[in-house]
Amino acid sequence: MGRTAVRRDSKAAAPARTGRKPGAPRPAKAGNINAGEASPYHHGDLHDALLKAAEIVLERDGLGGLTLRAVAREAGVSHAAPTHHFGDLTGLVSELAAIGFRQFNDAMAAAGAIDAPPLMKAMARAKAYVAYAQAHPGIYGLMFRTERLDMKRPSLHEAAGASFAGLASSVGVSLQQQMSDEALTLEQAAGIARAWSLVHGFTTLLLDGRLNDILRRLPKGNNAETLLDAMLRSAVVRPPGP
Amino acid sequence: MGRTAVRRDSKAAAPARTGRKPGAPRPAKAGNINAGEASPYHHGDLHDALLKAAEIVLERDGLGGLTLRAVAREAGVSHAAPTHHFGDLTGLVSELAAIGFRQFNDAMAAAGAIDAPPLMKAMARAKAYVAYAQAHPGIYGLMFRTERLDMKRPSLHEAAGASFAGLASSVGVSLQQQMSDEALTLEQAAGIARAWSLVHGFTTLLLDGRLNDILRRLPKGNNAETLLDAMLRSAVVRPPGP
DNA sequence: GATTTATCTTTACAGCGTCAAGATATCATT
DNA sequence: AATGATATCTTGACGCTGTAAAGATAAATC
Repeated sequence: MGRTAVRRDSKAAAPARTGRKPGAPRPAKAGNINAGEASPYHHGDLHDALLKAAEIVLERDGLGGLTLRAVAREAGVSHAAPTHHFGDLTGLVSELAAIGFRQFNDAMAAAGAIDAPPLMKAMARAKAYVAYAQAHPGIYGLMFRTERLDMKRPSLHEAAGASFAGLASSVGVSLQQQMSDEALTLEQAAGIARAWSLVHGFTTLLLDGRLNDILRRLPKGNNAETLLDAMLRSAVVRPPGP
Repeated sequence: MGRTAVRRDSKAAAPARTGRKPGAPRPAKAGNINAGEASPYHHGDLHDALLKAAEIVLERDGLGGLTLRAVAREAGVSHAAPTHHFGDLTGLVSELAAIGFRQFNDAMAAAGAIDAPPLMKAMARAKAYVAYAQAHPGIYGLMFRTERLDMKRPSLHEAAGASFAGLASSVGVSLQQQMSDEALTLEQAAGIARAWSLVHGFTTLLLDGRLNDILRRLPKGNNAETLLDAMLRSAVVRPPGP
């Protein structure tokens, strides 16, 4: 893993949130002569600061660069500081994914709030889905990188569950059916799986660059968005005709 | 990365594929008549041996366990031996992914060789797609873990390209159209994207355990396969009716 | 004000990828 | 066949990583 080192571990890095010089003794607690400098201990809100730093590192250096130490550097604290707040790397990554799911849920809710016929609403949701992933590729990748997540973490479990519930209910609306919280008919399940697979598959293929060949061969004036539009149109399930 | 160590680095580990004792001399290349014991150098076919070892490690320990050193241990060679054959970890991983694509292409070709109406053929291909991923989850995951691959490697580029070409042509058959090697109409592109997104999305969601909730709530007697069947049936595009 | 607790730093260790240098087998040339 | 060149593999080293343990300091509690 040492091949893409962005920064050294020790001093001379990460100006830190406080602007303090890394090597120098930290100004003491409130009351110390020096002006606005605060103490080295008790950051005050290190939990959130680490998550924000993690998001920065993720979008800047990608998944491979998202390490506990890099996050600590970004936040200007010692490399072991995150441990106390998140336990381990999986913990931090899972909390970040949970944030992603909440952001995602908000975006989807906003997209579904428009006043339009069900079919238009469904397309608006699908576009919002892809748009979120394109706007936050790092986080979206994390949200589905199961091997690095701990789905048992309450915050992540809840946020991911809410996301799924939103999807299911929107498919239910589209099918003009009320879905139970427990049992599903095979057709209902197929509808959910179909909608999710289609949009999630398109998103991951797009983010992974796997659609580049197709996009390049498209008629002039088209792009990923118009391709998505065309795909969704062709994917519309027409009710079995007479 | 040190938290899930499966084995130590040095001796006294990894019986290795040959069963040779780590310190002892190594069975020689083909032709050596002796009970198998020969010199430590010049394995004879280390390139392939490393790839086979990598596949074993991947399926046994997952993506996180797939390291150069672990592969070297599994193959019974020194930790730096793989470097000469693959350059770096990305190189080895890319070659493994290329093997996966070739296996995958064979499986898809076999599924498409049946004599059946186009619609049945398309469903058979889709099922073969998911079946391959379920049979080789580690490799399938690798094939789409773009950040760990070097798509410019000839072997990988070619194998992945062939895979895409096969998909495109099978969609072309399904649309009863001949596709050019270069230009695509928007409808053709949408057809390819739709088929690929649907089956790839389903596969990744399934492998990631994201469909567990749905599967659990299915009527008795159903499973991932029957869900896939139902999804594909509902996804069939009927030509625009009168 | 003293003690306990929470928060953060320092130190240490093993595994990782990878580079460099050394050792050995095979190949090529004569 | 002998010798030099080259390919293959080992050993050792470096800095990176996660994380455990112990020390230091601020805040909270009594």
